[in-house]
Amino acid sequence: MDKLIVLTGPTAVGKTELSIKLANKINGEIISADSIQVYKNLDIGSAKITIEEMQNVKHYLVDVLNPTEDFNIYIFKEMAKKAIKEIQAKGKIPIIVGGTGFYIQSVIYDISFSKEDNSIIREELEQIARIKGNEFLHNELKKIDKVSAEKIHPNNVKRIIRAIEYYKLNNRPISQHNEEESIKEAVFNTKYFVLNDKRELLYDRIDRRVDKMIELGLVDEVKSLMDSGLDSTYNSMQGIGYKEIIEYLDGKCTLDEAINNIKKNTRHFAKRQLTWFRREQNVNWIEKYQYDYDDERILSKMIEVIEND
RNA sequence: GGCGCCAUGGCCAAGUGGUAAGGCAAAGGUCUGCAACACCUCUAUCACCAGUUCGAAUCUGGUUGGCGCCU
Repeated sequence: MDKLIVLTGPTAVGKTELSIKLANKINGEIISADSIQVYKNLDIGSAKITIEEMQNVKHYLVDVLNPTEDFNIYIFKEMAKKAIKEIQAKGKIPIIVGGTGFYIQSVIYDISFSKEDNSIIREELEQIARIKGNEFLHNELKKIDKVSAEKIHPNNVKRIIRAIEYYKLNNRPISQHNEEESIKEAVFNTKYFVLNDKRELLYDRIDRRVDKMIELGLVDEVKSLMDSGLDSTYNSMQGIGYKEIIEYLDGKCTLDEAINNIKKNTRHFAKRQLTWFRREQNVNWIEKYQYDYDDERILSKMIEVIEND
């Protein structure tokens, strides 16, 4: 089986820097698994890698979409698959780097998503939820897909809508689809690394990184995105750092409040990411403190794991 | 020195005699097309001591700490 390397971890842990060193060592190229860095002009708030930092290591899925475009797991998976083939054709090793566990999962287990247009159905269902309430929608789901209804909490409107729209589009319950997909075997020889650090240190890094973003001009970045016609309804503008600054620019809070919200939301995000990685199978956890924060030692460990079969 | 006010979980904060609301933070979790999303779970005996009472965070006295005003 073809080798596929995954380097992930909570936001701000230091994936980017390490990924370049790894790519250089093993002759790899990088596929970003990041739902915000795909967008052009979202640079500061997404902590996007710069051209200089790339050190000539080729990156895929960075700066490829306009901020007006949608992005989701289906699009991600299509693009990532294509990138993997390209990299392999060159005889190089694909390295997926990014913090979106869901996206990574779709590639390593080859979960299939079909092309579909759900926008109209989705809007209708959102209407219904707003007018008739969560409980009503949940009951609707119960009628068509009892398994999903039991699994999804009545307040989780987004997931309920997806389950119903899947049923309407495909004429069968999404729970059935999920079950089929969940038993799929891995298609790559995947080496999955989760880079991590002590929680307080991570939170400190997050706070400092947010302050840095402000210094670098995050407010101006958001301002110019808004000037070009973007607002909070766009996919791209819902990322942490963007949505909070938009609130500030709309006069809904002070800049200090916005900054604190960014920090808080980023900490919450990091925590959720870790929850995800904990339940992922066959993961190599790399706790930075166990390597004295020495990248060379971390890299030799990773290479040892990668070369072992 | 005198007078007055206050003291509830990490923070904010209800409750003023019947056995501790809520929010935030922290922590844990769910996730198969918006995933940097959405959602779920969860944390106290009420500053301390003594008393009144069947029963006190709630009343009384004292102690400690804080705030304000006065001389």
